[in-house]
Amino acid sequence: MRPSDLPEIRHLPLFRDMLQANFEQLMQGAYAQSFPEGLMLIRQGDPADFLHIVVEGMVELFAEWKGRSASMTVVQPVGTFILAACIRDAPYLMSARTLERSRIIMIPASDLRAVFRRDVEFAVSTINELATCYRAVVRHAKGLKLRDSRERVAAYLLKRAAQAGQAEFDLGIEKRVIASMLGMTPENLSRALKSLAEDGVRVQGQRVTLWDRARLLPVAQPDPLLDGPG
Amino acid sequence: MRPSDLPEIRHLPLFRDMLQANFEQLMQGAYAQSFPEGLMLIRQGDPADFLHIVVEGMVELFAEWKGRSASMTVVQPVGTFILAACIRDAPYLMSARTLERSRIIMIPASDLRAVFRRDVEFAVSTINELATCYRAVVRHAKGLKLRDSRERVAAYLLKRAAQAGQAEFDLGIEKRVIASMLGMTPENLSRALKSLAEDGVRVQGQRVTLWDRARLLPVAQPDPLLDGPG
DNA sequence: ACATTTGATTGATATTTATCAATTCAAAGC
DNA sequence: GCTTTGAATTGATAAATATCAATCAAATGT
Repeated sequence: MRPSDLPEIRHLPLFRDMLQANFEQLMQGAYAQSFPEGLMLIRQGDPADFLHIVVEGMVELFAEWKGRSASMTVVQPVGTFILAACIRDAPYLMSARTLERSRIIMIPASDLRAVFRRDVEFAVSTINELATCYRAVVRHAKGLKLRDSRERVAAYLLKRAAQAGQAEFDLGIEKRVIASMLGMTPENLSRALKSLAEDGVRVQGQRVTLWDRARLLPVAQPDPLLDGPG
Repeated sequence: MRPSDLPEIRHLPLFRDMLQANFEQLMQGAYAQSFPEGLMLIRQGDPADFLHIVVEGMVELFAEWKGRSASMTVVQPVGTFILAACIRDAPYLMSARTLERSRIIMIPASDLRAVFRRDVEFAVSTINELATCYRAVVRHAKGLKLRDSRERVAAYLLKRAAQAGQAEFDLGIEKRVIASMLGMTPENLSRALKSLAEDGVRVQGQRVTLWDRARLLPVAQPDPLLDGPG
């Protein structure tokens, strides 16, 4: 593991408040590895042995059933994934693969479980992290049930623009992955984006410009209870 | 609060392992109340002040947006709801209403947050509870994305039969609520049930009989990663 | 027991979304 | 620079799902 990784990880909400000694112990048992693009990190159904942290690159979490596949989310640096499975000592519910060359830190699940029994602050951080993740999935499920695909696309674009802090931004993710995350086919996303042209959306390849936010807002009707805070 | 409530609550995974003194303190600050059918207990967006426990009756959690409404889940005795919002001290993501006359215990969120800082066992239980809830929603979202409505209905029926321990059981919930939970219209559910007749499903009002499980299985292809353990 | 209300079902239709096939486009490798 | 590959788009069609309206059934209250 690189020395520069430690402060970044330490700065995460999950590890921010724990005792230094315990943090060091967790990091002692952890190891880092680089993976090429398109590599399967985790296969759903496998036993959850490690908490994963993306320090570089990008990881797609997706689910499979009966030959079908659906993206659930994309994890970007610096972010953790599959905490819940580690805690429950249960099989992973989602598979994970790198979307680009990525560096991943892996912390043995048993270490985690041991440490939050000793360190209240870490326990509280874990509670907060899980509650946050839970709420994120609930919002996602709400979006799937309450909005149609065009509305989901509009909301997604507004969210990304807000994150970028600009009306113009790069998607940074393949459209077919975005489509799957939003619960639709690539063809449907393509058409949805085209039809949103009349609502102030301009798309050229990966580049998106929301040149008339006022027009797009009523389509998406963004709501913190669906799209998250901020 | 009735004296008979305490042992039931104490027996929940969330409260099972904590110190007796802390449990008593939580219960001291809690209060119980009975509500008639159809009453709004919680409105989404309101600040989360209380963890709710259903000791009698049935509560529907649902979400609203732009005049549309979608059921997320139904909570039955003895079960808790909206733990995550309490922990995050954030607005409720879901509304809640009674489906029948219900007795609810309410524990101030601030008490919860205070206690798990003092009681490691309660902290660990909270972590486990949240991880379990998180995984349940992930499975739900997976079902919405990977299965079509007919498959979701089939899987739901098989799950209910497994819970009942019998091939014949009562739904116990209005079909329109079930439909909304499964992400479909009542009409669509009605037709799906009808079409499942040829796959070993017999429905008469609230009564369901799966008289040919072997025929239904390939439709639903139940999977613990989608339908939960057990 | 009857009337009233509400939910469930059914049929007809519209809309949304997926699928399949063909083409265009863009990036990566040689 | 050219070729190759995979992604994105587009068009045509099919399938799934929603909507609307009418009827039927069941539960509730009087």
